This record gives sequence, C-alpha cells and structure tokens, in this order.
Amino acid sequence: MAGFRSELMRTLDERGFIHQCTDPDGLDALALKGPITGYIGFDLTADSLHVGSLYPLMLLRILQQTGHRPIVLLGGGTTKVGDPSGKDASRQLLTPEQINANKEGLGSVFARFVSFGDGGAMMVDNSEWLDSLNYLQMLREVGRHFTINRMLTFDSVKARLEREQPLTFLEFNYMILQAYDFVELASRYGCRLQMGASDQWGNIINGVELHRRIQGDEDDKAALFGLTCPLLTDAQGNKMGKSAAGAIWLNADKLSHYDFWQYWRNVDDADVARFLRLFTELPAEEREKLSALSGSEVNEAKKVLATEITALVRGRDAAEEAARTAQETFELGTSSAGLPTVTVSQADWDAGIRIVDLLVRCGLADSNGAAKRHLAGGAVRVNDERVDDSGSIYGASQSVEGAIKVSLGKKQHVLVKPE
RNA sequence: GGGGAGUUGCCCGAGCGGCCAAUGGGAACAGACUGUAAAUCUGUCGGCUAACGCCUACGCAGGUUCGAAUCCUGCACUCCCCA
Repeated sequence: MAGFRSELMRTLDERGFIHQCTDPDGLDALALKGPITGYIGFDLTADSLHVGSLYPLMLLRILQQTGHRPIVLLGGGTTKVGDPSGKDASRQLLTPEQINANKEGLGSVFARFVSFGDGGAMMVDNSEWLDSLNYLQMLREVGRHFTINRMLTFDSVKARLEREQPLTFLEFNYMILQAYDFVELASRYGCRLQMGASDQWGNIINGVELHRRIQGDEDDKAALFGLTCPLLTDAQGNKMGKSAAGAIWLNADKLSHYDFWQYWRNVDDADVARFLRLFTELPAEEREKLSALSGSEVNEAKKVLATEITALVRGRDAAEEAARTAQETFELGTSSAGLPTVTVSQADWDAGIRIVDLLVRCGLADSNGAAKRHLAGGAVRVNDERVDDSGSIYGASQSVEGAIKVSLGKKQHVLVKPE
C-alpha cells in the first residue's frame, strides 16, 4: 500500500488511518486528478458523539485539508432502522422526536473538524430521501441487486446468527439503506468515496457494489470507493469511549473540558505515540520527539496530547484552562477554581451537609451505601484531609476561598460552592 | 402447527426447596506500589439504616409449601429440530 502519490492517501497512510480500502491505487489516482467528494454517515443514536468518533471525524478533516470536499451525512432516516453492526442485541427503537433532538445535539461538533459553506463541507440528512421511499419501488430497483445468500455472510448478520441472538427484518434492511445512501449521494453530489470505521466495512462495500450493479459493469470510470479506519481501541484492545464518569462525550454540555482533558492525560503509555499521530496536528518532528520519551517523561507527552486534542474538540482556551486546572490540582496540590463544581443551596451551605450526602451530590458515589463504603475504604478527602467518619458535616465553616474540595481517590475532585 | 432447550445482578455464568442479595470469572471503583501509566497485591461491588434489621431482586402472572431463583400452571420472548 506504500507509495501513494496523492496527498490525501499519503497523509492517511502515514498517520495510520487506513484499515481497508476497496481500491487504494484507484483512489490514489482519483485524488490526484482533482477534488473528490467523500462522506461519512453518523447515526443519530445519542445527543452527542463520543471519543470513538474522533477517528472518522479526523478522516473528514484530512479529506478537506488535502483539498477535497467532505459531506457529513446525518442518519435521520437510517436511525429509524438501527444499525446492527457491532451490536449483539437490538437497540430500542428511537422515536422521531428523540432522533430530532439528537440531531440538534450532534450538529454542532462537525464545524470543529471541517469548515462548511461556500464550496466547503456539506451536511445532509438521509431522511431527505429515505423517508419518502416507496416500498415496492425500492424492492424492485434496489432489492433485486441484493441476494440473501450474500447478505448472510456479512459480519453484522453473521455475528447475530452465531450468537443465537435475534436479528429483526428491520435491522436486516439497514445495510440496504446505507448502500442506497451512497448511490444517492453519488448521483446528487458526485460523491465517490465513503469512509467510516472498520465496523462499517460491510455496509460500505454494499454501497460500492450496488452502484456498480445499477450502473452496469462497463462504466468503470464512475466506480465508487470505500475506505475504513480502525476502530478506536486502547492498548489492551478495548473499545474506547467510556470511563468511570460515563462516556467521554465530545459535547461540552455533557462532559467538562477538564474531564475531557483528564481522559487523555490518563491514557496508557503504550497509546501515546499512536494518539499523537492520529489526533494531533503537531509538526512531525515534535511529535516524534514526544513519542520517543520513556519512563516518567511520558507524562510530558501525555499533557501535550491532552491539550492538543482538547484544543481541537473544545477550543484552545478550554484546553489551556483544563491544563492549568490539572497542574494546580496534581502538581501544586492546591485547590483549583477550574475543577468541576457542584452548587448547593445557601441554607445547606450554612448548615453543613453530611459527607455521605455530599459525595452523592457531587456524583462521586451512586448511593449513600456506596459513599459509606468509600469512606470506610479511606478513599475520601475533603480539602485534602482524609475523612472516614460518615457522620462528618461540611459546609461554610470549612470553606477555603468560598468552596470546599471533595475528593474521591487521587483523581476525582469536585468543588462545592453555595449557589 | 408439532417437538426440544432456554430467560439469573453491568457482562459471562453457577445455583435445582431452607445455610441465597445469590459461587466463580471479567469489567468497574478504591487502597498499596508508581509516573495522574502498566503490571502486581488487597479491599469493595442491589437499596435504605448509626445499628438490629427492613425492602427490592433471579423473564411476567398466579399457585403449591411453614418456606421458592429453585416445584406446578398460564403468558411473553429467544434458540434449535420437524412440518
């Protein structure tokens, strides 16, 4: 796969974005000839993307940076069906209202990765054409190009069958709709390339094949291309995106800048070089310098990694603020105003709150029982003093600079203030 | 339509009338060690309670029994085989 001549393919290759490609040389040649339009679909299953989507988002970004045109396809239509890929059970069906709400939430991140408008990136919603499909017409025009024999061989289907989990006919149709999307985008916008994470490979090649069947084999010049990046996994091979506090959301209203920064600050040593290459845009030599660090020096690389990714997703100011908060908290051992903050009513603040309730309100414990166990286990500190008496009360009289710092373990800190 | 197997806590999976809030593993959280890393060792891991204890839980609904996750009946869902 080496020896690409186009900037697009060279960049993707060098930075580790290519997992599979339907025709790498053909795509390379096409990219060399002129701007390509390429897309990635995002289903509207949540009101924010999480770090797992960084990989595909970077694909779109690199596509645009190397002179091509990205399309963000929102799956307003396909989400009504639900992609079975990579899931061993059906998801609960989302209502149109939920899907719409999710669309609102998702829409905002894309502008951080690509620039829209005026010949730039486009955003379209596949409900534009999927919602009004006519069933019989669809079966005759599209369905006849799919054989059940072949559909049963795709991983998304096979996995369910092998695990003896049900796969509904609804979900079984997902790959057909995604294939249809690609063909539709090709005819509407001249879109020639679909990208996605590796779990989308089956869905993507279905689009490529559907297009070829509809066009007829002879018209090779119009072939569509598919390209996938690896799934985002950590050094242990686990899918990434979850932490103690929940998913690592890209949207700031779902996860604070500081927590987002901390997530990257705490990655496994073995992942640092790879993530620097994938998700930061530092000059190559600086990246290599950081990647070469070993032992405790890796911490310096992790700080840069955290700051750069946070800057990309949340903005430079947010990233630097988060870095400062972390430095004050971990390196200077002081209470930092930038820590996640929980407010309590003035009355509670004046009277004081039992430590057990405080832990629950801060989100550091799920229940009073859990809070007590943490206390008994010696994991709780208030203003950096260990607390093990579940009867202790904290409030205004313990405040330092108008707040008290509640900590669980070494890494989880929350400031409590009166409202 | 007929026959067989199954549904247990975040996941996998034991339990087959009392000693079951339920063995074990994984995940997760905390402690020790470290570098806010990994590995390792230790602890915790349904809810309420200061505590005795109480409540909710083994697909759903009933029943048998002093007592059921465990037995019976019906229902729902899944898988497999036959038509």
